[in-house]
Amino acid sequence: MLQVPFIRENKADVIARLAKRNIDAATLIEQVIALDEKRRRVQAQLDTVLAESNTLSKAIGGLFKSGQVEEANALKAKTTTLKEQSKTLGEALHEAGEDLKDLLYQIPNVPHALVPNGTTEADNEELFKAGEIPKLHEGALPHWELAKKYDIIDFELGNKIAGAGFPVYKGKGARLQRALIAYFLDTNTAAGYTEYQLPHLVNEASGIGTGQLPDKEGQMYHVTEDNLYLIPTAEVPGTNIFRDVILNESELPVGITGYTPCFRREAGSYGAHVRGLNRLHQFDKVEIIRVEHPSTSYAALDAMVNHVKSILEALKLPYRILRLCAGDTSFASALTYDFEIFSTAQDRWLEVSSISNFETFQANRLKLRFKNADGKNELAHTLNGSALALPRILAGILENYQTEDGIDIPEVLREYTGFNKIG
RNA sequence: GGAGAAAUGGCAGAGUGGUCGAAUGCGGCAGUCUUGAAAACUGUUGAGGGUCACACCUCCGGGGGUUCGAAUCCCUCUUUCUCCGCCA
Repeated sequence: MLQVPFIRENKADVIARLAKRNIDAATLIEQVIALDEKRRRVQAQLDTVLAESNTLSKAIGGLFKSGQVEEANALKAKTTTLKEQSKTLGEALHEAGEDLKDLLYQIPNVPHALVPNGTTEADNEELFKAGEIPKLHEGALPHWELAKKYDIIDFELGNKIAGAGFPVYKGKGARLQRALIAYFLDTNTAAGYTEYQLPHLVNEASGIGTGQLPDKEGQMYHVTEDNLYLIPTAEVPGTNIFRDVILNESELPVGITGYTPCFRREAGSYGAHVRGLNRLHQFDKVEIIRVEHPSTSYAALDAMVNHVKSILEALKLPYRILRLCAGDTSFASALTYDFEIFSTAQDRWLEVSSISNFETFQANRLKLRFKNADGKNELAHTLNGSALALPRILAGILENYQTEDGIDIPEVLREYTGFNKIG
């Protein structure tokens, strides 16, 4: 959520930057400013009435104490009007505040200057590419065929138990999953992130805090009976650790990592690009989250990118880094880098990580602040990224590491899997 | 699931209708003292709105009510604790 004073002071700039996202926010921004003015006006009126009412109450108290009952009752009569006024004004203030919040919830974050123009993923900017694209043998298979051939992932069984998009990993497939999770967590903690185990369901306030609610609840599974949501990413419980928190400046930066399953309700389309592990309702992911001083958040973003780079290099998967265009950058993000690995057997790039700086957008909703050098409370910056999402990494390993007689396990994972080959 | 108790500032903990944004202690910060530190002493120390700055207003778990006036009384929701039951 953008800050109202920021909108007020940078109106033209905000509109121009939001235009990059292909939205015409002019009306919305004007409404915000008008509503905020109204809110402050009503607040001032209410304050005056309340001040008067407070004064009278004190006077009445004094009169009763000194036994001047008649005078006290005379003053009491005066408070009736004030009470009515304060009630009306109070309601108006509440309403203006709610309306303002509704508007603010509709406005996405303003993109950073580096964000390229564009509307779809085709407009994303490729920044970096590394790794060798392996030459596969004749008859190389996509991962869903490999999964069947070596009996390591059972999609049909998942269909039976839960539904489409809930695969069952078995045997060496399950072990490889566990190995990847452990490897990612170890790598992240070695880089200074503190490991957390987080709830997989969150309440409404948490959903609002990180920007999934309101309006985007369709993407989450909702347990209506208890009004809880299954997390779509560890970002939600992880970042909400810091909801309503005021940190000391010396406590920054904060870095945490956590593994969670992720649940996404969004009905994927059908066809080859969502086959197998490409798009799921439940998948595993290891997330990294940072809380930063505003002056260091972009350096932190770069550090996160370099960290993920090093993991993909250790796994020896060919990858590229994209800077997302405005149209593809998520609602709350100011700047996002995506990592994609190349799947040779599918002959396409697969997104495996998305790293974003939200600046103060989430912090403003979360009320996540730190006490700055002047002793003032200031919104912190939040960032997060996948390090890493499992299914497509698994797909990439299966497809790129396949040989005629099995699937080799990347060197760095062998101490975690306990085997060097599947098949 | 049943019965009871409770929710106050960073923490502990007073406050049961009137000058209470809230005693006191601890902690934090600043200063005095000290070569430095500790101890001791002094001062300071919640958040939000509002203002050029004051003033002023709001907040004692959330929401609603009673009253001229609510941290204090009532209703409701949430959470926590104790006991019992069940249970990985």
